[in-house]
Amino acid sequence: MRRLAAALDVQPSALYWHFPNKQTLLAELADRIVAARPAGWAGTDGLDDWRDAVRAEAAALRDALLAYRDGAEVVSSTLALGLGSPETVDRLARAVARGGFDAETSRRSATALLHFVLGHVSHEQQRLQYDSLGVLAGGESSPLDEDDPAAAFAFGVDLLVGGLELSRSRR
Amino acid sequence: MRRLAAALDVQPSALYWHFPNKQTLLAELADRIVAARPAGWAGTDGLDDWRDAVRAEAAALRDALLAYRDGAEVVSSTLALGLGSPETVDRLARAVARGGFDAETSRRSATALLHFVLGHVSHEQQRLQYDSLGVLAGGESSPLDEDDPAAAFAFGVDLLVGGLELSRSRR
DNA sequence: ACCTGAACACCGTTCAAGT
DNA sequence: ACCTGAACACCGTTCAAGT
Repeated sequence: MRRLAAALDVQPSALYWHFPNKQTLLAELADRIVAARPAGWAGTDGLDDWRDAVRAEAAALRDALLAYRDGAEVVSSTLALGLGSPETVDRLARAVARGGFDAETSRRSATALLHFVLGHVSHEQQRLQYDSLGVLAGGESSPLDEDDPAAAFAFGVDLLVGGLELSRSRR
Repeated sequence: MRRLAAALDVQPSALYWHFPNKQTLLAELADRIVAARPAGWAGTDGLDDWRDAVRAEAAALRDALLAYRDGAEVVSSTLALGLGSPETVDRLARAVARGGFDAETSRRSATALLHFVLGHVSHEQQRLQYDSLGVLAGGESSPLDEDDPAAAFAFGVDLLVGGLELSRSRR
């Protein structure tokens, strides 16, 4: 809040006329972060395979989160507080629903997908911030690190999509 | 740090003789949190089905994280910093490997599982803390909320396990 | 070897007062 | 309507000095 105020050339207390507190301000940010999906947006509606639609939605969400420092943390704390719009989970659920799954299954799958996405990108961004701060001096690497984060992300999404596929073939 | 020091009846600065900083102290905590798996420990080795082994490992990890306030956040920040032991991801990978998957697939799957677990439990615990603080006064609920968190967790794990199963049947 | 005391450089938030 | 000034109640961390 103090740094934002300085950037706006006002006193920190000025912010509290516009927002009741920091979390409410962050919720506004979170909505804009997820609303600005950089790629795959227009293409998503044209995909005839529901699996590709889910993959595209997940990838676009990752890109949107990565575009802002601490994007994943801001979005996930906002989600946890019940602030922010339900659009993110709704869009994922709609992509899943194209596979012919019922509303409940779609919503649960979207939730699982979102938890994976937020967990994955959170980790990615924490690492980015830590070594930009030079905290990881010893060159120590997390057991969760991948040389190709995008591929590791896609692997996880594919696993979840595969699970849905299997559950469908069993009906 | 200040509250911990007070609980130990020492000055905050005394802690810095024992630990270089807060994160190192939290890393020690994180190792103990995941080392203390409450249930399913002994039983895990006796399970002949790799899918049950993975499910049991994931459930035990969730229980361990839930047993401490902010457990998921402490563990995930420690993992991101490359501190703490790689035991958590190793044990998940070993459970997956019982399905006959190669080492690389097992490790990647374990990573995806762990990201899901941390994402899910993080959300659970943030909610717990928020409404114990009375922040969620309006009764607002997150679009990620489930009436049965354990079932939602199991659903996500099953999706990931199912994805692995499908990839195996395709070989 | 282990801890205290005092300080440094921060936080988010409140609230009377200004314009 | 919008902002300042000053304060409150916090943080993690450092470091000389004590025992």
